[in-house]
Amino acid sequence: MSPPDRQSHTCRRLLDAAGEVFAECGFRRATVREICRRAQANIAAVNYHFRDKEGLYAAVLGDAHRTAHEKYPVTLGLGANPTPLERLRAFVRSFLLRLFDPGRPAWHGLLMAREMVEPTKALDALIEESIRPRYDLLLGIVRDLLGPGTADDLVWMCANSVIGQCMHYHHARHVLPKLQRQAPAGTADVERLAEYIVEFSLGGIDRLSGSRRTTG
Amino acid sequence: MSPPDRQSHTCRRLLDAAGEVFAECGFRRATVREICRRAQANIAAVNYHFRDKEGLYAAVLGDAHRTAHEKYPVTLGLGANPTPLERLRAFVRSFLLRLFDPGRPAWHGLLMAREMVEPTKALDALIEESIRPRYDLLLGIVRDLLGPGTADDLVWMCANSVIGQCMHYHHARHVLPKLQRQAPAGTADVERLAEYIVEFSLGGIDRLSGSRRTTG
Amino acid sequence: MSPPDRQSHTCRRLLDAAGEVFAECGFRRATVREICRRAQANIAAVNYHFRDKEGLYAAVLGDAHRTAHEKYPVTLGLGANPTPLERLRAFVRSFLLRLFDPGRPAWHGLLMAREMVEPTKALDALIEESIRPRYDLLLGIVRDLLGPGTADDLVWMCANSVIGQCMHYHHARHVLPKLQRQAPAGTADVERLAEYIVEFSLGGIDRLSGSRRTTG
Amino acid sequence: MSPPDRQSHTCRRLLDAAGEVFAECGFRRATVREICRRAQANIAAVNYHFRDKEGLYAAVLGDAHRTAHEKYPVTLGLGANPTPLERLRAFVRSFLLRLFDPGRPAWHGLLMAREMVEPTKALDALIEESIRPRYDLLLGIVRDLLGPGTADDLVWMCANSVIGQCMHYHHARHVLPKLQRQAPAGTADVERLAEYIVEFSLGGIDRLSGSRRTTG
DNA sequence: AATGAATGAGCCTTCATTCAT
DNA sequence: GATGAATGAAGGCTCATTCAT
Repeated sequence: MSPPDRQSHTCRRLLDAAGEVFAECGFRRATVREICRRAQANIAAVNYHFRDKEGLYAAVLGDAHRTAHEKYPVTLGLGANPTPLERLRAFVRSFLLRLFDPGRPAWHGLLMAREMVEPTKALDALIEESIRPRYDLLLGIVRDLLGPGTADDLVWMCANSVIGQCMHYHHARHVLPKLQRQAPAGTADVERLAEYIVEFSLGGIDRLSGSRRTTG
Repeated sequence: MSPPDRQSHTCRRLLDAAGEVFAECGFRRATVREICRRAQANIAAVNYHFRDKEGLYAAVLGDAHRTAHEKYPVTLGLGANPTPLERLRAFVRSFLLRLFDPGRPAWHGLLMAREMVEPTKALDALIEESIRPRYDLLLGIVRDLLGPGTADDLVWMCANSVIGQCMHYHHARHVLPKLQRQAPAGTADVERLAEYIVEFSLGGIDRLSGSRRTTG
Repeated sequence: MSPPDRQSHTCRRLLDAAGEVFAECGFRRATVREICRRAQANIAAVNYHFRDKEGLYAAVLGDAHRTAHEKYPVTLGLGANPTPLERLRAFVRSFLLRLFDPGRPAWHGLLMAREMVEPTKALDALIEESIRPRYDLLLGIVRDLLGPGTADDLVWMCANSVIGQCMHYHHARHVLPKLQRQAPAGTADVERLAEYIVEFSLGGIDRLSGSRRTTG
Repeated sequence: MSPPDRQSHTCRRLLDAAGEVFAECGFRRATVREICRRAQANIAAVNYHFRDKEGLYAAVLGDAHRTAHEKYPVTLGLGANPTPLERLRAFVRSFLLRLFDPGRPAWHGLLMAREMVEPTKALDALIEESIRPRYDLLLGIVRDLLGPGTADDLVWMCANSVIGQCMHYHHARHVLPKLQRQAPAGTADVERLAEYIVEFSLGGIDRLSGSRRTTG
């Protein structure tokens, strides 16, 4: 009876199942049938609750956005007045955790990654709501690391390098284990991966900036 | 309305058209009908010449591999006894050029990128034939830059960082222009992009290696 | 956005909206959803109040019948002891007015016309309640015009000719404007149309009857 | 083997079955499944041969047009230099025969009638190809009967009256038998119906024209 | 060597209806 | 008296594939 903690309704189960399937298969390959099967819902439930397959997708995106914000806030364990280095470390850690979280409602990172590679109609909204804020946050961090007066282009490219390193471990997740027969390091130990990417990036940023401020 | 080169064998036209379509849409979204339409071939031609859609895809991959080797040899314009730095620069340049080559039969880079993100049954063969050699090449370069005795894990991670930076400009190609309203830098000026990624990577490698040999 | 007359009973709003939609689209093409949308009623309201779509349709037909009788009584403005000619004129006028009345609850003519072309289960009831009385009325008029002792067949056929002429302007309403590029006469000026059909019919009846009574 | 008299191909059977179903149910209510069932064809055959349900409908319309022209030429049994009266008689006869022909490929009349009442996207093409020529033919006949110098409006309305009388026996085909319990005349005896409609129309035209030329 | 015809599985969507509240 | 949620049947369409020539 109570609205907040109601037992799982079809609408909710649909959202969860759809997130799972969309993250696995992408928008096109995902089928409404499979989503409804997993949600134990009727085939017409999608149409009733979300009008469309597209409508369901948009709803999943929005829901995942909210969930991700609760679970991985932008200030991930940062104290007051954090240094740029601390902020970079927090950014990379939360970025990777979002991508490799094996927990149930963690589609957001996966969906965003898919949307970047193969956009749908929902991309524009997703950019403004989720992607741009994160990007702007990173741009600020990088700018602080590079020092005042750095050209926008350079800031931009350094941010891309940070993001690119992180996403590579996601995009190439199927290939890396096959290339690297010895030890499946990387995707397993996210914390170690984060530390390494931060170090590599600091080196890159350091070299591209005029001074050596970030080294210490 | 007259066929462009109808006299060339159907098999050849099919290969070209398929490469185009597969690179544009990926394996799943690409349709046999569209490929045959562009190749001005019969709808059954694919099954006749290549058994099925998968067979055509494998053939395209092999064909693209050979073409790419002719167009972008591993020793991309390097003289004798090139330094590790020169080899890194050559690697990054050729990697980016392969991804952004607007020329006609330049599917190879695009197909490899797609295969990494969304593998098909052809992945294993592609890895052994095309991906691993390139990766090993890069691993060698990075190892030389890091210095002798560097742990394999570290070499591996640095290589991933280099690759990840390059691929990001491809994977995020639909998003970057929308995020970066000011100047569409990056994909346009490949040479500048390459130089920058090399510098950033040298900084990262430098910081992660014990010595400072690569700095000078 | 405020409901027009939400306080009026759902049942009543449903009847009005359904008449509108049924007249526009016919029974099959009309959807319960659209009717409920226009009536600002719940999707299940139709089944609740009228058992099913068919029940609603029957109710609309009955309601329209009563409304039509109030608005267009059989003795349409006729004085006492009208001549057959006057009665024919009144019949044709009221028939056309019913078909082309742009007023809100004027579905009756349109619904009858639809039912003639594409009958539903409600046809039999509609015939006995609405159609046959009008037809009998017309048969009586035509019989008086043809003169006593005229064969039933002939009376019957003349009545059909009168009705057919009238309905043609309704049935062909989508085609006539496209055929007749010059002037969209006809549907606009109902009065003129009625006069003309009466004259044409008098000529036809006159020719088929033995005498010339109706000419003067 | 021989192209002209080939045994019934799927394409042909589809056309026949579709004509039957479209004439029975109209475009919307007709289902591709039912058409394919009657044609003993696969459900995808419609898509292959005609692209669309719409494409099939257009093809049926075109096919029916050709068939009707062969079976019921405009000059239906007319000698040289026929009088206007003879031409009117021929027009009405062929019009009714087209509507009531129980033969197999006689959908044309029925489809045109449906299209007039409930148009589809194919209407415009149908008007120019089939409807307008017939209408113009009738206009010419009526003009000759009315005499030179008759106003276009009058000619037009008289033509509508002729057409309307004919079509009424088709449109009201489900109602007439129920209204007229005694004898199901009309649809059965087309020849008698035609004669009667011609007579009635001559009377109407005669009355509306100034002179009495057509009477004799 | 190559083709037009035909197939069947599967997709998304729409619809009238019913159920529990 | 009235509702939101959920249902199952059915519809049109697309796809890779196969068959007979």
